[in-house]
Amino acid sequence: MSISREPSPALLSNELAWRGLVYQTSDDDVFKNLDAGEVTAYIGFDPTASSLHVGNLVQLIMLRRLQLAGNTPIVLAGGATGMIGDPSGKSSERVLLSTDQIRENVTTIKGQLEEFLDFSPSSSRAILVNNYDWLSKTNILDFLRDVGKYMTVNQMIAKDSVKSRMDSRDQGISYTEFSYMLLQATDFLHLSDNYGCNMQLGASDQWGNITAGLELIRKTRAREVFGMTTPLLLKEDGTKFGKSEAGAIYLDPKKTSQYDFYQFFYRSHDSVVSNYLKFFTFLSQDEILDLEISIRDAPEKREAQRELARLLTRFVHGESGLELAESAANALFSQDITLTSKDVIDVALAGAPTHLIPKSILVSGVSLVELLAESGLTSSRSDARKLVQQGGAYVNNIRCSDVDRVLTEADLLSNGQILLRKGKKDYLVISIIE
RNA sequence: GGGUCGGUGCCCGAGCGGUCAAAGGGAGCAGACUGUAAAUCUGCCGGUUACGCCUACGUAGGUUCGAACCCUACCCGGCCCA
Repeated sequence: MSISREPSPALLSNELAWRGLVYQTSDDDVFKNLDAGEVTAYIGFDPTASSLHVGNLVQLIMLRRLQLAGNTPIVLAGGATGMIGDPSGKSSERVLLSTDQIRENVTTIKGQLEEFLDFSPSSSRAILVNNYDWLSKTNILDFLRDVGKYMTVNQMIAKDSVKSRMDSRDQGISYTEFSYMLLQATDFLHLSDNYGCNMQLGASDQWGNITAGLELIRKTRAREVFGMTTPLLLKEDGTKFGKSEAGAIYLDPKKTSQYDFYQFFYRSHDSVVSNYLKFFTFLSQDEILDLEISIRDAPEKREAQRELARLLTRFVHGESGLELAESAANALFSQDITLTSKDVIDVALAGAPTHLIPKSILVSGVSLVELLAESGLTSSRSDARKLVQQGGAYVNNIRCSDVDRVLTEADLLSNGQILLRKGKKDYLVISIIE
């Protein structure tokens, strides 16, 4: 995976600093080791969904940064920890995923993890592991003697993840989730023993779990290891990053189309774009500075947002994915689609969200309300009806506020599709199948 | 196991026999403004064959002309006790 530009040879520690990627570290030696390329760092990803999402991207790219500076990255798929549930950052107990589900998720997630790091032979070749491989073999008596004995409940309940749940008026925490940090500590120990792993990274909500591992290794091995966290990425409104109104933004194009992925970043608020550029891209400090100036002086051009969306879409979906996303966006947001020639529309809309309907339905005529609801653009007919009444429905970019409007073949664009739109920016292409 | 408090719409949270599809807030959706922004203002915000009907206040029953509100059992959660 090539990313826009390779980083300058400047010190990694400096770079992490100006990007604002360092939230806390266990020791200042962390930086010395990173700069020397002597670190083998790991980050864990639990298979809570069938795809990684943009929130995981910061961490993956973080590992990539370390790797480019000569350090060795380890990505860990949490086949075992995913069965337990990390209470960190969660205000309530979670429903356990089925083991089948987890197994499936691990498979796809492992595939994704492999895409973003360099696994080709070299001194800093990336390593991919699954903690199910060792945690599933640990028996409970050994675990309690070898791990449990070194952790006091006193310090465990002092961790934020546990404390917040104990202080909660109506939420407790199960013993299962309470134990999570011990499993993560065991992972760290295992990786330290078997792969020479000497650092664990994560978002700041992982600090408690990371320090549990540091503690365990310090007590059981005469070895120094480190921990470091990145700031938890927040959205403009202070809520957790990575969820759009519709749900999480996944890396799997089957779950989140290239178009939606691109749009997610393109719509970033002015106040956070700069941070996103620092966190997600490999642009230099100067390049980002230029974009910051652009945001300030010509925000309506959205140059920073465009650059962010382009770089990330290309990073995750490749050049072809970017083309799909961008040509669709250009076509949809540049009016006059009715005048555009057939061939141009065809290409442009290839990456736009699409809904298929049989031709017969159009011959007899479909009510707009019905089509809006069935295509999923609105959640129900009532919703569609309200949308039309409020003037938020558009057919081929022309507002339609007639609740009784019926669509027929006469509404087809020159390329044989119909363009529906909800509000200002929610497009859907209706395609006909014979 | 005992005691106690509680389970309300996407979330928080009022309601405690009729006037409750259920206050208020948040989220969300749409309109105006705009930059595919923010803020602000306005409307909407269970479904539907649409001024009617259906489904909803943990689950199942019961009392009542009538229940989210009363009773019974059960399920789930918090706290305390064992």
